[in-house]
Amino acid sequence: MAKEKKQVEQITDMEVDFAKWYTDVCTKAELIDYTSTKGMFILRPYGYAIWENIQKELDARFKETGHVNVAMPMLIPESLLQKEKDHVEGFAPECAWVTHGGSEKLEERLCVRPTSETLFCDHWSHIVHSWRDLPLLYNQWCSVLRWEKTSRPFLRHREFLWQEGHTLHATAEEAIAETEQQLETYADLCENVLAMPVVRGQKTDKEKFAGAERTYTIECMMHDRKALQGGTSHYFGDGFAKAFDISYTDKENKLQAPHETSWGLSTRIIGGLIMTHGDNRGLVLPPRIAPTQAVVIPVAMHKEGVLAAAEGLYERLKAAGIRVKIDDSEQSMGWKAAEYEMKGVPLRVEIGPKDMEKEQCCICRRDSGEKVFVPLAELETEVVRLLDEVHNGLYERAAKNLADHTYPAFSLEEAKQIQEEKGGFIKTMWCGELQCELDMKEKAGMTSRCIPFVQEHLADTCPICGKPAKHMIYWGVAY
RNA sequence: CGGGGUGUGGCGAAGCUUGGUAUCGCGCAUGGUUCGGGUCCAUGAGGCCGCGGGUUCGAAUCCCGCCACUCCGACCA
Repeated sequence: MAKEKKQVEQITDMEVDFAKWYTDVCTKAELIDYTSTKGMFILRPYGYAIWENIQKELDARFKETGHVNVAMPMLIPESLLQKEKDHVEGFAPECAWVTHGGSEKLEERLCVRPTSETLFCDHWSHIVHSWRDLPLLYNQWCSVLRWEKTSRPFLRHREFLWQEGHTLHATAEEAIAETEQQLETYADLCENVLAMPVVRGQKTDKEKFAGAERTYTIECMMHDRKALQGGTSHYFGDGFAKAFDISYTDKENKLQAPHETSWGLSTRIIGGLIMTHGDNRGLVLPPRIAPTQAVVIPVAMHKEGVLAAAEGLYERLKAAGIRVKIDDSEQSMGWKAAEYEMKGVPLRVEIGPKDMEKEQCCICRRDSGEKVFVPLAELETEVVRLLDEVHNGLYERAAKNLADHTYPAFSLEEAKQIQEEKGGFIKTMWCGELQCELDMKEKAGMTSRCIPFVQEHLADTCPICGKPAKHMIYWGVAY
């Protein structure tokens, strides 16, 4: 099967080398390119189009819930960054600094934003006076810079695109509700748009965001059973407000400190998408985010009428609101088939002379490889139906991977053994002590992923120290 | 940041041990051919051999330094 071999030799099999497979997909599906600066990546048009679709979905959801977009500066004066102690300690090691303007040294150096809490707080300290000013529900789409030591396409860039929401509320209850609502928005995006099942939960104190009182997370499981944090949402209490002198006068004319949240989701989720759905033929894109949902390919294009028939299908699908492309290039049928498989296009719509006689076309699904013949009269309805089926199929497959590789464990040794032999999420009870997290990291190589919202009672005691258990917790090896 | 690997036209590689300015496949361009799963043939274009320094009459090749990518750790939402 020389031809069969040739189709897959461009991409390393994931069973052979998952990391190589991943970078092969990123570069060969034309999502990303490397640059001459370490850790800085180019999102090529096809990769950026995925981000644009994620933006579109998320932005609509944010606006539905009353959020507005703003644009903050890229540079943060050092003095501003240092106002909140925990925050600066968390981020200082990975800040990049602007020290010169032109040839002149700056009076105070400026940090290229690693995140913008301090900028929002400084701004709010100027504009917030009354309870009538609250809540403030802000979001910005931007890039941030963190001087990471190691980098990988999508998963860890030094500069990456994201959105960061920042909100300010009169009460703790309201702020916490906001934090939970936004986490649910991320979960909705993952499950209903990206076809990625998630585990919703809370981070331990060790793993929470620098300066946060609470951090919520959605945790995803990749095809290699490693964990990826898909999005996070933080409740800050009034710590930042106090550090930055944000206060408002309440209805009783008393001065109060407002409560703050922030939440973010980045292009990292695209890495998650790739590692959740991809296969040995390349990228597999969930239909609701795919830049191209269907590609029309004329077969035996030189034959009379074929091209016109294909163009007809293209126009009909376009009119039906499908993101559709037609490939009338001179490449052979086999080349085109392999190409669009590698690029993860959910449906391939083929039409040739034999189909034309029978008034049908052939539709091939990327997720399963299954081919169906569809009467031309039913084109639009079938494409819409198949796109939904592909979404559901991808979700179910990923959900099965998550369910099949989440294991309870009742001792550190057992947890370690399961992780080494099978990978995935290990769930255990936990006493709540940092020391047990450190032990798990040292002895089993795992970090806590989250304390899931949906709890189970597996035992009465922490399997690491034997003290009474407070929660069930998920462990894993994370990206 | 520590340890390993890699760096040669766009991509993948050979050449390096035993120095003499470069080879192959894919891709690309043109023409023809083929077209229901990566057609075939011909002709052609394209390379400061990662960067900098050293040794030498002469360096892709030997020596030193640096950079990038990559894997494993540490670190990191």
